[in-house]
Amino acid sequence: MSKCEQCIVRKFNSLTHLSREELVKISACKTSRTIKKGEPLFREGEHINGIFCIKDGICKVSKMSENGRNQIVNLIKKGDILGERSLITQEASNIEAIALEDMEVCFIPKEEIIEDLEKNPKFSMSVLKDMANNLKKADNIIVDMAQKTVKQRLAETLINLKEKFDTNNDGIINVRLSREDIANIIGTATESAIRLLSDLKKKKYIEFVGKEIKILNLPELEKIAQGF
Amino acid sequence: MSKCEQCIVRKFNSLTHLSREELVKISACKTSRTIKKGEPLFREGEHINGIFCIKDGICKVSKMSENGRNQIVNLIKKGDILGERSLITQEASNIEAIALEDMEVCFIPKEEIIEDLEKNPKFSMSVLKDMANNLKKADNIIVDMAQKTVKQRLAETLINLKEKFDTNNDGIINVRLSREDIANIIGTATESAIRLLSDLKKKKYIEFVGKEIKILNLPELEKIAQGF
DNA sequence: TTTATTATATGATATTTGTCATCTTTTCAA
DNA sequence: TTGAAAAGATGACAAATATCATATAATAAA
Repeated sequence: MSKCEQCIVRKFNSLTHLSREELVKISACKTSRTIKKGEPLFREGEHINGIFCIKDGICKVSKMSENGRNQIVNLIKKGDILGERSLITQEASNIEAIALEDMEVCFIPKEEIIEDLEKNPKFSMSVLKDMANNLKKADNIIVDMAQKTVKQRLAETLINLKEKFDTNNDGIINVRLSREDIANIIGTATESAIRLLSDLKKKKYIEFVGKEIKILNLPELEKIAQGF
Repeated sequence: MSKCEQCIVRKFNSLTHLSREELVKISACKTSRTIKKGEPLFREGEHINGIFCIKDGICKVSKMSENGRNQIVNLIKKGDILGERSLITQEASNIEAIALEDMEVCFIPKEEIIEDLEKNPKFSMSVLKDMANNLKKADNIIVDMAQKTVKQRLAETLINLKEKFDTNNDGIINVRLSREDIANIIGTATESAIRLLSDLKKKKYIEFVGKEIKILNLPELEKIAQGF
């Protein structure tokens, strides 16, 4: 079992503010798991009694709407922490997390983290900061969902994916999403997402390379996202 | 100037976890303000170097979309805290807050609160809990915005308003919103909101009493919100 | 490999929602 | 109190989006 105090991944999240002793303690009680593509880290309704530290891979965090459609509310990648909210609320999770590629994750039990939150102000302030940022992002998404057209949201999503997951040497965005996933991010019917992606391809703003997407004309996408 | 340690309003928010000494200190550096209906507590782009504790009144928290339309992302009432996010991020506010009725608010400078956050784990855990709940709510709103129809969102908004602001003796919801405000909550054109409200009135699910709204048939509204 | 299943694609059409125009009602300030 | 301005209401129409049907391509399982 790998040791948290030697793990480079924690450098990318709030755990970096823990002391060596705190990390050693966490190391002793954490568990590691591999999750295959398509499998869940957790499902809606489950009690997640701890947080996941993502060592490798990508997952989608989603929620069923009352209409019976799935909405992706977040994408989580290497270095991210997942499940901070479970630390604080007792309730069952209202979201599910499904691996989009094979993943390696560590699971740290709630009690351990809560103790650190209470004793280490640097750590708790960092978690607060994280949440504040996530709240800000959430507000922006609400505004986009409420006010922008599907076309705008698609363009914006492509730009965001590029920023979040970066591109490989060929300029291809480092994430594989099905058309359905993309539709579930922007909140539209799969057919609509497919149609609009085809339009962007026809206009040569984007290109499909296998399942992946390459942005050919970022300025035009930005214009679309802004409503021109 | 009123004293925080004697103020009943703090009982409703995280400030209730501060010690008597901490409250006395805050009392000494806080400022009180009254804000007239229609006036801003702060505007988009301003640096809010502290938090507002709402002693009385209601305000809307909103954001302009790139399309030039206003989206209300939250309604804040007596007992609520506004601006926690400014504590943690340095950036200018991306939202604005406008009073919907005359307000009385206290403003507590950032430095003071940050000190307490770092020194008082009960307080910081309470703020964390608050933010976690707000994040959960935000996710739910994202899903609703993305997946529900305008009609569903309107019905849900009416139900939420009733729960949040309660009703007076006549069953009238204790908040006065213009049609435009309602449209800006659900994320639609004012005309659409007006039309759908008229429909609900025709069906006798709601009633207008002056500017205020009375829910006559909650079960039917709930059905609509759920997509029936 | 062959077949079954799933994902992608596209047309036709229905529904929802936005926009523009116009009218009425309410509000508020002179 | 009156008149201008804002808010509310409604019709006509346009645009955006969902739904249903069907076809093809890609993928996984037997």
